[in-house]
Amino acid sequence: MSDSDPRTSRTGRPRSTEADAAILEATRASLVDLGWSKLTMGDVATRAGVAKTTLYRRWAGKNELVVDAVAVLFDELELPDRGSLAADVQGVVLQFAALLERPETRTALMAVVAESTRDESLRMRIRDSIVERQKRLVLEGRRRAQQRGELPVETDAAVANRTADLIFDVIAGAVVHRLLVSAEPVDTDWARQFTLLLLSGLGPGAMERRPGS
Amino acid sequence: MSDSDPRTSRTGRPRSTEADAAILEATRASLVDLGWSKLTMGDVATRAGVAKTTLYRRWAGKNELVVDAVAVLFDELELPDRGSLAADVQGVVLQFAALLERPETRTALMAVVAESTRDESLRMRIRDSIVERQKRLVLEGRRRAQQRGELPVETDAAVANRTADLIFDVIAGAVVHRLLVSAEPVDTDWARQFTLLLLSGLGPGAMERRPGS
Amino acid sequence: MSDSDPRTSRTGRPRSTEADAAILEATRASLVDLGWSKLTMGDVATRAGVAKTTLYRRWAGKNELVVDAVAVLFDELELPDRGSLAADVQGVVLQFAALLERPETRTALMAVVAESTRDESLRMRIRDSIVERQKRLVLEGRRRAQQRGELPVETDAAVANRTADLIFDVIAGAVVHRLLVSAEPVDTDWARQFTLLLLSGLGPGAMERRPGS
Amino acid sequence: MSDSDPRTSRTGRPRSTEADAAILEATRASLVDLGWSKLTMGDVATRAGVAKTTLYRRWAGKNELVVDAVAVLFDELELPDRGSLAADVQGVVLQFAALLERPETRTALMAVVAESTRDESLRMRIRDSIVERQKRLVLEGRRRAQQRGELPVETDAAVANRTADLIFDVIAGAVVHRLLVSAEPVDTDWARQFTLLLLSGLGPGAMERRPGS
DNA sequence: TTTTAACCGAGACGGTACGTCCAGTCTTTTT
DNA sequence: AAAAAGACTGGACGTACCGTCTCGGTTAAAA
Repeated sequence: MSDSDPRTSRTGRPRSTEADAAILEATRASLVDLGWSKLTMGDVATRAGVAKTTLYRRWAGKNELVVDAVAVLFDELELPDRGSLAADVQGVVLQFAALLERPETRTALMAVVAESTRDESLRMRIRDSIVERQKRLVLEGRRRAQQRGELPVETDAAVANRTADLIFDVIAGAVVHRLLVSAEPVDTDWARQFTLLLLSGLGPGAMERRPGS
Repeated sequence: MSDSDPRTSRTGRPRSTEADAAILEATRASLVDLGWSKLTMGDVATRAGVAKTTLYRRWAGKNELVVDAVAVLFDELELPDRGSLAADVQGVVLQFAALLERPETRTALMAVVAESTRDESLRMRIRDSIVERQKRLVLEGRRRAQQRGELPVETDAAVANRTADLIFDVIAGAVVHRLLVSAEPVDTDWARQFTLLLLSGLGPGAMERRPGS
Repeated sequence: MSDSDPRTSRTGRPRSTEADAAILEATRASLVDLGWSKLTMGDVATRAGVAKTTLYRRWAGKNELVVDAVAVLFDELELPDRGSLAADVQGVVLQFAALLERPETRTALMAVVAESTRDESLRMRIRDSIVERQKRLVLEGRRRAQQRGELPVETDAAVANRTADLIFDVIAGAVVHRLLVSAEPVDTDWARQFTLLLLSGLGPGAMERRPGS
Repeated sequence: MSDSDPRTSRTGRPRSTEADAAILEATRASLVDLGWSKLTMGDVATRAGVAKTTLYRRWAGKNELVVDAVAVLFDELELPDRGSLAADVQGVVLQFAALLERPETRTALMAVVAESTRDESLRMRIRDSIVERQKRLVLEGRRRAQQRGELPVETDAAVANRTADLIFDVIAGAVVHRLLVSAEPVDTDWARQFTLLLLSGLGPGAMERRPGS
């Protein structure tokens, strides 16, 4: 995760391996206490028991540090097999919502996204560290649904990828928008309703075609 | 829009009405040039030909100012009648995407949303000034679809409202996530594919059931 | 005292005569509470129950206002006849010291003097309002001493004036310096010692020539 | 001179020793150009080629900074041996007057004295940095006069000290008052007249007893 | 009695400086 | 060579007053 690698350096004091973990942990703690805009590099350094210099030696700035600190949290997301596509979708929606309600992700995700609109490398870092990594959930869900016969097997890989991206944006986007922009809760009811919409669509009779889980 | 209302105060020099407009315009210009994080109150004041004090007399801070400056841009969104629900959805998606690609909204929206996670009053301001105001698009689209017979008339107002909120979160969320988080373009193809998903759902055979517009 | 005279203006609402007194009183009160550097025009206006505009209509600024507010206090100084030149000097020294220990004069006098070093008109105002007015004490004291035969009658008016100025500077300067610069108290002992020095001088045997009061 | 002492701190970047000198020099320059009341910390910082933060790290504020900047100028005062007590006194009076006519001392001294009336620590700083340091002139002058036999040797140290303080207040006070309060020049004539008064006193026949130097 | 003109309060205005905070860098000593 | 400590430049922050400028309204002499 850290930027520069202590690659071939053979001499000198080696980098503290504990420091990295302590810094990321301190960053998350600071996010919880202060939120993105009040978080400072100095505060993180103090919490981590580390000099500010050490932070800058490993991360280019606040944005990069926070992305790394938060990215790992998204790896907690899992997709336990609940037996049907609808149940799986509903489950991941609620999991994702729970993650976004934690204070460290709540404020951090939108903030770094905002910064990334003016910083290409940050945008790539977010894409690599967070977005792409979590597409696994969509792929896994589809694989299971296909095994169950709930979805047809897509043969064209390009189409399959495009569809996976679309579904990811729809699910993640809806949850993020509901929680952070509309500022309304994502509860079981909403998750069920959303799942129904996602699977059956809005079209005529669609909502009735597949009676709620 | 401005914060404190000199409403009943009858005495004293009245606030300059021109200043408000000049400040909001300057804020948008500064957003274009500098982006959210580099925008400063001093710069806005200078651009508006106004003292910094005047800004703080009317807005509590950067966040509130930017929400007001940006909110008006969302009112530009329209829903021209394109003859079918699918065409209307696709049209509004592209319009919304175009709005979010303007530099002043691109960076500002996510940033104030990030700040709002720690500021209840800011969250309300965003909801009132932006979110609620644009739900009109969903309501209008549904009304037309019902007139056309594309959608059944929902008799239960509560259900109807809940569904409208859901659809708004799905549409807006998907576009925002695609553009700002995934950092991929929203072009006609994507809009068509998304509309298809929204109307027909993901279920078995759904994507084939209603061949793309 | 006020700056601009409503000179030949015959019509229009006349200036409130009560306001002047209220403002000067408020100025002294503010000096006591806040001291020179913390005193603000706004605070004085509020205390006086008057608009800031009214202050600026009558005085050019803080300096002029404070000089006028403080000058009147110096008029309280008197020279009761104590029977001898030494007693008279000692009396006026103690009186002057008491005046300079009042918080409103303590801070104000030095401050306006400091400002006057860069402001010719202020310097004149101080000289007219304070310095020249109090020379009466020296003149009166000398007149009495001459009547008592303690001092010879000076026939040359120019020399007499020059000497009076000198004595005034020495007495006032010593008290001011002792109190405000050296920051030591002016008590009866010091006054007696100073009087002895002033009357007998430092020269050989001088201090013994006129044994203490 | 600087406020906080990084005394025992052994680690970290040490304070720039050049900065101190540059700041004090810049302070004097700013005093000359702008005077006390127009002098700003920002301007001093700019002139010194230093960040404002650095000023505040070393001095508590404008007052403390100016006292330190001006104090060193008083060390320039000397007491060349002119052969007699009267000549020595007259010499030091003229030297002191010349110092007080320099623009940087003229405005600064009175201003900090004014501020010191509300600030105990500033009062101490002035006393230590300026007043006590210059009493050396009185002590040296008396020593010489005693060697010459112009003054008796005082055996009681307490009395000697008290007298020295008195003389210092009288000389410094008279010059300050003449120059800054009365706003009259201190020229050779005035100095001679003052010296005569100081040495011979005001008493009957005193002024004639010791005809002017 | 009606002008009429200067007054009054309130408070917004463009400015300037404040003293603080943080970003990111640099310079020491210590490990 | 990396680490901890902490001073450094630079710049924005939000506040406080400055002195000025509208306002709506009042007050007394002049017409």
